[in-house]
Amino acid sequence: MSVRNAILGLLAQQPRHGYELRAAFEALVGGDAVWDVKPAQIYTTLARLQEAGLIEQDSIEQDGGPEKIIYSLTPDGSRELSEWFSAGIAADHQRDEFFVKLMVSLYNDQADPYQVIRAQRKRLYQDLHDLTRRRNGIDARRELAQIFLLDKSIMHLEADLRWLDLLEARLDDIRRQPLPQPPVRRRGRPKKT
Amino acid sequence: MSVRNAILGLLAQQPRHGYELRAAFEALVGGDAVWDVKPAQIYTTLARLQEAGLIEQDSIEQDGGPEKIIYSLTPDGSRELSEWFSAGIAADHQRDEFFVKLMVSLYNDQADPYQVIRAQRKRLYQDLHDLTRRRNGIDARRELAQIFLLDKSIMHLEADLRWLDLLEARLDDIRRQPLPQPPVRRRGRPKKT
DNA sequence: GGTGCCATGTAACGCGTTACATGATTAT
DNA sequence: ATAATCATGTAACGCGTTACATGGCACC
Repeated sequence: MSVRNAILGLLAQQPRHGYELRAAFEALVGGDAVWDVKPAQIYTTLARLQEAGLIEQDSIEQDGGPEKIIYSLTPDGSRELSEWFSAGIAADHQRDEFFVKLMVSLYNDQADPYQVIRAQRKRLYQDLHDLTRRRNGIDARRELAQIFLLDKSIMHLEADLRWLDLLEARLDDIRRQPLPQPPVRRRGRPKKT
Repeated sequence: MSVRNAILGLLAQQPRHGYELRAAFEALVGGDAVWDVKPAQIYTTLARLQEAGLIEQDSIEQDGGPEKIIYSLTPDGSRELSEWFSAGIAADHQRDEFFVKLMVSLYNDQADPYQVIRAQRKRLYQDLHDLTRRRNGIDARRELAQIFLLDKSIMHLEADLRWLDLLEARLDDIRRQPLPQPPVRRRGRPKKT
């Protein structure tokens, strides 16, 4: 939903056309190195927003070059934007690929969970090192977006590293007794066997 | 890619059919309350994996009930699984919806970034409270997956809360001087205006 | 006979991706 | 010329979602 809502926000500033929205979005998040939005996403999203009645085609400019289809917010779009601003955003725990990998490795003799954890730790340390170096080379006053993102990434990497340590400790604890089979939960009345 | 790779891992344990895979996956990650995989995803993913040659239809069982299409790993699938185990997984920074919201709110007079931060902090505190309560009510030896996930979520929530504090500090710092316009980076040779 | 599992899917959509296509303008 | 930007899209796919559909069997 990020791009969709960001487009609403950018159109609230002023009406714009697709190409301009793309540039504005990338400027907002810190450049195309940080977040390279593909034109396809911009234009398909614009089509969906228009379909939903949140934006409308305002006018078509043509100053020598190709046509520019200018979009602007509708009242419905403005309402949607306000709701977005006032609501908190749910952190997406759960859908974590490393977690899935770890669980799969626990019940798979092809894999060693400790090895899986070590591989992940190694990668996280590399990432942490890269990010820290990058943050130190940035002017905090001019590259706002990038600093914000780097702050966040670094804090999350540190949290992940602490989590890996905790995981190992919990595994050590549990490995002294046999690994429990994951209980298959039934949804309703069990069938008699 | 989580579900896709988990299916490979589960089929490495033993050949299974779609319905069984769904149950096994949910058991692995801690139950359907944690991660409710829709049948549609299982079956479409199986079709794609078969198309890619990573799994194959093994046999069709029928013990009184409906047909069960049993899938098993191919050598290619086994290779893919091994690679998955040995590679680290990139943390997905950047595509963060709250970050986008914050940046949009900075350049939007309809919204107050401090308000946006406060709304987010409130939500994160609620989530943290809920998760902590849930973790305390779980037997760490029997509900492995849930404990792992709760640990991770809690650590990330704490990291997010610290990030929000840092954000406010950085904003205070910068607000003493006018907000810089986000620089629109050109990709190549600029057009002469 | 109803509820709910067991087991299989299809259809359509949202968000995001890569790849492709078109045509004009501008700088070297 | 040619490269690169300006500006618009389409097609097809991956992952994930909701909604719908079909049937048999078990339990009360």
